[in-house]
Amino acid sequence: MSDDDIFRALGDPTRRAIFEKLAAGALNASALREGMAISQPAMSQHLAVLRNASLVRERRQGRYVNYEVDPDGLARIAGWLSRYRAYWPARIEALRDLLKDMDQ
Amino acid sequence: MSDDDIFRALGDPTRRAIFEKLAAGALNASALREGMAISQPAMSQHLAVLRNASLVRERRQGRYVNYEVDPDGLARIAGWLSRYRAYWPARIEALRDLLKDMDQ
DNA sequence: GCAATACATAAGCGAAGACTTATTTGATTC
DNA sequence: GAATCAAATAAGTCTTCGCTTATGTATTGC
Repeated sequence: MSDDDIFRALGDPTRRAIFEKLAAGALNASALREGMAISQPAMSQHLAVLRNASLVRERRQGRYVNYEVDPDGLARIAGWLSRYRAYWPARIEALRDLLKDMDQ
Repeated sequence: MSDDDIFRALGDPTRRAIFEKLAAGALNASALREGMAISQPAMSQHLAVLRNASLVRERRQGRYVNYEVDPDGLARIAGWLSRYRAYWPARIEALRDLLKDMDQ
């Protein structure tokens, strides 16, 4: 797990889509594939990359492997982003709107 | 400019290094290269990718081109991250405090 | 134990991407 | 306007990466 792993993992649009799907709720690898024109090995490989970046973690349940968002990876992105907060005031309105959205 | 452009741009460690250097203060392309074992065209290409992702913007000054962090890209990352607020409540509080500070 | 199911790993292929050298464009100075 | 310097673009090479097919490893149920 490193910034490198994280950003490289998110650099692929398919992996971001997988992550976003997981963010809506934990799923096993097969369920994740539904509606996602992607082969079983490809999904497995993507999950391995996300796992290695601490963006996702697995919990084996019987013969299924349940995947869920790992907050560690997200926290790390937040940490990276916070280093540039000096530039946020320039976009304060956008941030304010963002927070408003989050409130409801 | 899209999430795709942004994450793809940050997916490369050299580009992140360039961005981080710029975050410490605006620099022209030549100055950026200092201490960075990277050719002039390579730097130019990296800057083009970062620019296209709205992570960086240029301002031509004479025959130099000054580069600086573009808050738009950062705001967009913040936006992406905010969609997963459910997984990092503590960080949201920090952001809220930050905005409160900035208000006065 | 054996068949079936869920997932992971191996090996190889093709496309994308990060570099290189060479050249071009734009701006300054004499 | 010729020489010089900063940066961008072009074209080609080599590496990385995301995919494929094939096979291996767990786990379940008969």
